[in-house]
Amino acid sequence: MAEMWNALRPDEKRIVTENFTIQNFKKNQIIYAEKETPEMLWCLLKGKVKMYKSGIGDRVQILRLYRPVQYFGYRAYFAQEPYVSSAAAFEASTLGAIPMHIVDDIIRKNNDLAMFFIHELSRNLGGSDTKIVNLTQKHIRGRLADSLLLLADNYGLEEDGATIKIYLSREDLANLSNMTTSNAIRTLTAFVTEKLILVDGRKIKIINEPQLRKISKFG
Amino acid sequence: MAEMWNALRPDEKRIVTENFTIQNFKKNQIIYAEKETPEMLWCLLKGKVKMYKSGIGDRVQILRLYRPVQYFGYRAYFAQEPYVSSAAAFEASTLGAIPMHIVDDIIRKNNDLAMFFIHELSRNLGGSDTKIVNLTQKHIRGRLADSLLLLADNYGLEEDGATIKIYLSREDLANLSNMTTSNAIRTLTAFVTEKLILVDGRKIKIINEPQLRKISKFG
DNA sequence: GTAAATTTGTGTTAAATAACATAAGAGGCC
DNA sequence: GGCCTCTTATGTTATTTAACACAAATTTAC
Repeated sequence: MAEMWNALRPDEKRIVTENFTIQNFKKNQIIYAEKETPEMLWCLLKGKVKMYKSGIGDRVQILRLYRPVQYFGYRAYFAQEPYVSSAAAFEASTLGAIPMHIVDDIIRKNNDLAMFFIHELSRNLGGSDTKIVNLTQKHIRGRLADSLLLLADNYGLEEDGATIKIYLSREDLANLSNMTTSNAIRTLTAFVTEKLILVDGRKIKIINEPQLRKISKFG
Repeated sequence: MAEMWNALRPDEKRIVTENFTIQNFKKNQIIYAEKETPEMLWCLLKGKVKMYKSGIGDRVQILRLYRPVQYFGYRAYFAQEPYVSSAAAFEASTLGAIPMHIVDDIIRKNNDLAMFFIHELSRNLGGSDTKIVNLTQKHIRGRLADSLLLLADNYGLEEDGATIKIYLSREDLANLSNMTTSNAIRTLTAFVTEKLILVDGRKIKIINEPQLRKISKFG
């Protein structure tokens, strides 16, 4: 993702630096919300961020996870439509913001930057299409296994090489996996009983990854 | 979508024309398949095309629909990965194909073309994110109503201003709506009983669109 | 044009998941 | 430190949807 910065020419780097503002967000603070007009390109410098969408009733689906240094918030601007999802900090986070019109100006003159966004959008779209099938066709166990592996992939593991480096409520885990909180809790307990994971409060340790992958794969 | 052609300069139009090949596809013929390497930009000139993904067991999810003149098949190339979905003709169709490396060459010199793809990808990604929530959170009736409205939107209506301009099997309708064929048939029957639609074989006539929208909206 | 194959339609049963209820535990706040 | 709120845990029931079975209708292939 730092490829974005590398795509810039010296004068463009100057413009970006001059228009870059840093903002701190508290745990659970909203960065932007559905239906708002997209104006900023956000750059996560420190912390963890979720992009999510509210659906029917009080249900929420977490769509994407961000870690430092990743960029987000640009899709709706490019689509010329209001945000269809919201973004919030999982934990206390530091973000940089650049006005999208500045980014737009640079893109129109710098093809490497355009290619950067084409590449990012293409990868995200492939991921979103795959997510559709995973969330609609897999059973609860498969979906939860998916989420645990995704979290490990995205945020990495502690020094023990097993504990997932994120502190997540059961509700967030449920919203990531398209299930109720009760079912996330129950299924997590089942995984503990089957010795696939160890749970200590919100800390989750993967102790049988191959089996977790098998559950993820076959539903 | 013709904006793509308009984004090209005269010399680029010549290059595209010289590298453009026309191909005919029969009903249900596969244009490209999951896991293949993306090499062509496809342009649907005549007919109807579905993009779909195979999931668990024999289940299939239709992800996007194409009509003339729309372009597809480029996402995986830009993401530098094999196709994660397949494309096939709903009915006898005519397509144009341009090697992606030609498109790539032009993009790197023509920012308007780059912006065209950024815009298309951004719109598709927003649609895909919305689809995730619709398919996972709505009930069967809401999902089927969604699909009927989507089909009408995408392919238009016959001269009567009500009959959807596509001839689709119940199985395709089910695969679009994330449900079994039995449930698509049953729910369609329910909609007929409720006088929301009229069905004559594979022809579907929408006779109470407001109510269909209401069902789509609330689940 | 006709037989075979596929699709449609419907009933019945089984499985998966949500909804609800409630208690225990943990964490934040003054 | 203790009270209050939110989160976690677990049991029970209700709802939704899939799975299966089979007959009738339609389409396809030769």
